[in-house]
Amino acid sequence: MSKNTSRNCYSYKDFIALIAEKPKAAEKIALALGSYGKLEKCRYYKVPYYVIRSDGRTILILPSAGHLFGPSTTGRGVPIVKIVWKPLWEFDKAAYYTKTYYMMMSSILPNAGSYINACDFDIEGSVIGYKIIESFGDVKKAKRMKYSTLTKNDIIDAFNKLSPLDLENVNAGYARHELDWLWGINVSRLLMKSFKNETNKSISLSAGRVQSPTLAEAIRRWIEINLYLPKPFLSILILGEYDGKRFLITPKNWSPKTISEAKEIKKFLEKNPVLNVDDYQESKEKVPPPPAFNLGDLQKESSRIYGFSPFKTQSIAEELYLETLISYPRTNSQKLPKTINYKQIINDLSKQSYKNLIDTLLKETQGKLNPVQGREDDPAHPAIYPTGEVPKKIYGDYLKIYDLIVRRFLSAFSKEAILGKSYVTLSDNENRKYKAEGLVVMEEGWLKYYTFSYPKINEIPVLRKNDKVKIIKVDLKTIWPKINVSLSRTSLLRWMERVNIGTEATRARIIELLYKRKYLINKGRNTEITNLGYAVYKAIELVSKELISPELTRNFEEKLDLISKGKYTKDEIVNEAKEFLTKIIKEKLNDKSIGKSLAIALGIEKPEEMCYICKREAKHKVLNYSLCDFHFMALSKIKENIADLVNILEDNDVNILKELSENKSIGLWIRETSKFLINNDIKIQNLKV
DNA sequence: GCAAGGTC
Ligand SMILES: [Zn+2]
Repeated sequence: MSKNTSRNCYSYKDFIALIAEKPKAAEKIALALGSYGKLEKCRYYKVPYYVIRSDGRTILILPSAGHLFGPSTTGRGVPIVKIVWKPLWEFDKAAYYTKTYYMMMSSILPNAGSYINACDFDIEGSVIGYKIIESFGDVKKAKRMKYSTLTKNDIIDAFNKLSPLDLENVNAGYARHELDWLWGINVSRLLMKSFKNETNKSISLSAGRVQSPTLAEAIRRWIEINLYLPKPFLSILILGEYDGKRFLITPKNWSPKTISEAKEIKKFLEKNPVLNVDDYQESKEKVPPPPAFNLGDLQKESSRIYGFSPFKTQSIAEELYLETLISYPRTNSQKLPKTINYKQIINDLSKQSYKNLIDTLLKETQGKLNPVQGREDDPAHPAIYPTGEVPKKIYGDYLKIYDLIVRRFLSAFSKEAILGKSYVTLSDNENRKYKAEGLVVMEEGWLKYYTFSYPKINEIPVLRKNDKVKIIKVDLKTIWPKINVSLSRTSLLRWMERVNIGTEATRARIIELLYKRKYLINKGRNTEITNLGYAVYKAIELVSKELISPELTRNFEEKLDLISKGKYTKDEIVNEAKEFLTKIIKEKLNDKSIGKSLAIALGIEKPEEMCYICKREAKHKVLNYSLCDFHFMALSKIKENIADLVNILEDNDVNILKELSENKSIGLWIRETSKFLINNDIKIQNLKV
């Protein structure tokens, strides 16, 4: 293949124009179909395209760069229902780079004799290719090419089995764009307009099918975390010794009911400092290698191991992909199909710093390379894997992500790890039961390659029934169980994946958007909801409960499915949304409370009553104090639980409130409310809440 | 100015 633009690049007629979704795909398709004739690489300015000539025909393979067209606005009012599809570069600054692709299509396509939409086989790919052919070619002379992987065989098969253009998918794709646009633009504008009417000020506010449910989930988590009030339990920590080895022993499935009971047991154990072994068991646990990464797994692991945000990880992975160091990263697949040349890749990787690891892997597998396959799949791409190409220079965070991907890939070919577990049951002289657990790695298996999942080792001695374990030391501890809910970019990403909203390409981006809009904010290592975020959520809830729930996505999916099956037209579905939104937006424009609560949230207006504790808008009165929803809920929760706490900790109310106000395992609003009760000398039993 | 979805 010639690298330079030759005369041939300008002399073709009556050719087949094949549209690919992106430059990388165009290149792969060109290389696969190149066997049909003479292949030449040409350029339209910077954009590469490919020409294949054989006796009878000429094929041009032309890359798009994702969507070149999208719905755009025509006016500034709300409600707005007129949708005009326009080239993205004309109205979206960030998409200006698509102009070259657009110009290439507009200059080459009109001369083609026929067209093939060879974009990814999903509704977005159907729209991408269709809009291009419709704008610059002739959809009546167009066919659809369907391939499941970009490998030579699949591509050649697909090329020889072209289908008619998939108009149903195109219509479903149009509907997806237009529905998202209608809901997003209209509700966003309603929020901004309500705010403007109230304050005469302008700010950027937004709502959407994916961002708004994610904001709602963040708020649910934030409330749960800040109202967290666990039941404490008492534990006895025993340092045991056997055969010179010391290890930790704790009560087995029980705990002292009260502090005084715990103290008595401690005294008893110190007088009778020996435990009898009732039972000792060893077992092996086989842990298979984790599958190769999809984007979500990579984002979670790089957050766990390096503390990178999902967006940062994705940006780095996308650059590594453009440098051809890794395969396509925006994939949900955890599978490594056989069509990937594992052997070649592993061989190439051994030219990098992975040589020793790979020698070990080849020895261990005796050259039989069968990677573990994960459950998750993707319609268009395999899991993320290294290409084997040697990085020119790679360091810092780029190297960290690359290294994660290589090691995860290698470990997929390795053997299961074998963990040795031991469990001992012991009893004291009054027949109370205790336990200790041990964990060791017996065979490393895949952990040799993907070292980031090494378990925490805890060795205990090998014991037999009726062995005597000496008690060295006894400690009492009040344990306040830690909350198991988290609010962070990664936990929101996990949630979006679980409820299946957004896509690989958009989830991290949309999470960042919530911070950019100042709905969410970083406080140290934690994420918090701002007053604005909460007010926007409440306002959207007033407009549509569906829009703050993943149910809207399910609803869209059902409708798109009906369109692609030909049961409804795109216009029927879109018009229905237009009518509904017009009605609800007009109605809510009259609701002054939306603008008012946004103005209060931003401190532009003062609420009628302010929370004594946090100065938020207060809707509750306790004695003479005004409280917001959050601190009022905290107060009820403290009141509900205080009797139990008095019982377990055997202390008075004030001391317990003091503990609650200082203990960092307890939710912020519970701590603040406890402090409020102490400082104002309020007797909680007498309160009506 | 607003969405979500492609991709440089
Ligand atoms: Zn408050």
